[in-house]
Amino acid sequence: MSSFLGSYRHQLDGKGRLSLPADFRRGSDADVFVLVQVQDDALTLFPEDAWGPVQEELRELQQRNPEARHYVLSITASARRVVPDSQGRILIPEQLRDAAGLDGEALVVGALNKIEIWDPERFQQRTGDRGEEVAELAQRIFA
Amino acid sequence: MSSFLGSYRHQLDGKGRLSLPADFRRGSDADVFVLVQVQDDALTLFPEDAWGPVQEELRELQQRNPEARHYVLSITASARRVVPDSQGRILIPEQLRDAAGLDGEALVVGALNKIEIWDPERFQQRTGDRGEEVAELAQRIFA
DNA sequence: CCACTGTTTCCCACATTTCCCCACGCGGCC
DNA sequence: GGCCGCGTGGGGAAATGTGGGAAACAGTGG
Repeated sequence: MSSFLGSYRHQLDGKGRLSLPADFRRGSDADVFVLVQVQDDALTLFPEDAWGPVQEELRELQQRNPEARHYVLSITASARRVVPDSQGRILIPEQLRDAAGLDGEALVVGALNKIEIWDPERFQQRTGDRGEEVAELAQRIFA
Repeated sequence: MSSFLGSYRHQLDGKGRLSLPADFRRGSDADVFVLVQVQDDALTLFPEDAWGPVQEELRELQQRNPEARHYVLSITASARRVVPDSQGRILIPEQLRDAAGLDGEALVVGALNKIEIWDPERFQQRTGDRGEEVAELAQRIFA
């Protein structure tokens, strides 16, 4: 299984391309990713092998709970299959760029089995205020 | 198996033709689709291989539950086998165009094993209000 | 049975976008 | 110091979405 760690501040060039860190490129077996917006404050990038199970769960959710149809649609509508070019860059569609508030620079963050793409300033804000109970709970993991 | 992702805003020209995104054209092995209205707010486009199982289930439903006969009939009546032209466009019959409230523009949305065709504004409305329980359920998928 | 009309299908054409490839500069490592 | 890897930039070629014209077709009415 792939494990992505670290954060990298990369440029988002005029054409909307973003270089993936070389580490992340090597970290995934295949060269195919799925870029999708599952949170409203950042984009998420799944390597293909991690996306497969997610897709299956989406389908099950949809079958079990018809209410979920529109929700699943909103996810798949935002999703995009992306393949890095020979320089290891992916193209981020304008639609997603706007949705995540990206312009000029982006923070590429390793998140274990997936990668998150943030606007650097927004990342600062959102990770600044940790809920206290959560922090306490989390501390036990490292004990 | 084919997996359709992404949303594309395409023109619906004077003749009622709609270009399928090139990604979707490649995504399906065969060049044959079934266009049908199974939801009241959008049209659905199945690649031929995904339609097969659906057809079987319709038959079973009909056998088990005679009440369903009229329902199944209304589905098959609206359905249409379509083959994209050499430019990758399909013709959407007027009847279906009206039923889905399409005029001028259409949003072609990937929905995993099938494709949905929406009026852009309607899509905005319907996907905007996520049920809270559903959203919560769904968030676990991405953890 | 034939002529007519409206619809569908095939083909050609164009503008824009996207993709692919080459090139540069910086930095670390041998 | 030279080499290699990496992030960044850009130019040219191919692909894509869109429009329209003419041929083929089907259905209708005379």
